[in-house]
This record gives sequence, C-alpha cells and structure tokens, in this order.
Amino acid sequence: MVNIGTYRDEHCLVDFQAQSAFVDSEAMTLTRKEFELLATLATNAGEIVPREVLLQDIWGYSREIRTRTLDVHIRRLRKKLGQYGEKYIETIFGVGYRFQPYRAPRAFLHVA
Amino acid sequence: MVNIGTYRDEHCLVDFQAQSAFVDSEAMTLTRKEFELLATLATNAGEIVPREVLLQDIWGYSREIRTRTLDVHIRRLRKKLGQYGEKYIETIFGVGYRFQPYRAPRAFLHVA
DNA sequence: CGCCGTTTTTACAATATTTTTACAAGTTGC
DNA sequence: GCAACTTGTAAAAATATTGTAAAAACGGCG
Repeated sequence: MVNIGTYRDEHCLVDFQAQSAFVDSEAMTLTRKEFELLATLATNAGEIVPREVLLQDIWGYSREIRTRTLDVHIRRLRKKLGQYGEKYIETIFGVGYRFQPYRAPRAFLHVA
Repeated sequence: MVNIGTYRDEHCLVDFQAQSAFVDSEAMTLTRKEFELLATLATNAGEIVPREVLLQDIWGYSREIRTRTLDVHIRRLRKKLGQYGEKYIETIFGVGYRFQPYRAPRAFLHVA
C-alpha cells in the first residue's frame, strides 16, 4: 500500500490532495496559509526547514523582507495541533522549524 | 557507500548538511556557532586548526581583534561532547585546536 | 458598500545565544 | 622558580531571535 500524497503517524494525518488534516482523527480547520505551512513542514518531516525556505515557498518573500508573519502562523498552527503543537513543531533557533514525527514513548525494559 | 558531508567515528557523527551532530547516537543540541566550530574542526580532523583560522572563518575576525569568544565556545562544545570532550578537542598551546578522531583502545598483545 | 474571516503588521515580552569581562590556572623560556 | 604570555572559566552584559496579543489591512461575497 502506498501513501502518496499523505503524511501519517500515530496522531496526525495530512492529506495533501484533499488539503485536509487530522489530529487524533479529528479534522483540523486550517486556513490556506496554515495548511500550506503544515504541508511544507510535514513533507519534510524530520528535517529542518529554514525560515528562508518557508518564506520563499509559501509567501514568495525573498531574504531581505522583514516580517513576523511566519512566526504568527507557526503559533496558530501549533495551537490547532493542540497538546502536540510544541512536540510536532520544533523551533531550530536561528535556522527554522522542524516537524518532528510522533515517536511512541519507549517501554521501559529492564536489563537482565 | 560514500559519506560525503559527514564526519563519523566510533562515538561521534557530524552531518554537515543537516547541521546535526550525535555523540553515542544521542543528538547534541548545538547552537549555530557551536556547530560551525565543531564542523570546522571535524572537517580537519587530525589536523591542527590555528586560532587565527577559526576566528577568521567562523567569526570573520582578523588577527588584531582581541576576544575570548573562541575559548568560550570551545569550552561549551567540549561540555556538550560529554565524557569525550577533552579527548576530541585537543588544545595546541600557542597555536590552536585539533579534533582528534576517536581511536579504539588497542587490545593488549603480549610479546612472544 | 459593509461584513466577516484571513493575513499581516506592530510593538513589546520572553528566550536563547553570543560576547565581554575579570580572574584563575596552566605553559614556556630563561 | 619566575615573569610573560596563553588558555580556561564563571558570570554578567550585550545582542539576536522568536513568541505573542492586539490592531490594522486585505479580500471575497452578500
């Protein structure tokens, strides 16, 4: 089974085709920019996406444009991701953001 | 298999692309300058990198600028390298620093 | 047009990082 | 051993980046 066009993990599903996203099977209501942002980050899950790249890809802004709109969108997106907001979207200081796939807490294994 | 863009030895992995580094498979959280410093040293692993070169390459400082920021960064980097800090980053008095690749302790061989 | 949802800006607050400062400690050459 | 110089270190100061609330601007649609 192939999952072209979707990001999926334990708690989060992003359908790039349908432009819809879910947290714990609950549909998120995202605006266009919020979705684009989530999509871009989720597409590169596990990798740092520099601010520059986000501003260029989503806003078409070049390096010299000074704006805080990315931060504001990040904030709203985190909020809508609920309890996972902070865990999913990691800030890489001075560089950008990284969508970190959910990792199940490892069960404690005692050493024989 | 080629390892372009990475430094790797028994305990340490530096991924120059992803701007990430690991000690014993544990991700180090390095700041930008710390990473640049580690990257520069690891790139020249086994070779002395003069202070001058580090200050020029990472800080853009010329010879006459007097600062202790390099020393402070070296210290923090060593700390984050944990138990290997001192072994990996050697001070070459009056010259600079050298990143010394990890060498497995040689098994004791008795002479026949 | 006027409303409403969305996006961007503004203006600070909060935080993280980097640099400096001020000494302590270590090294070298005499 | 001692003076001169270099490096180590903790803590403070300075700087840079990100977070946030609230207001302003924008845009589509009735």
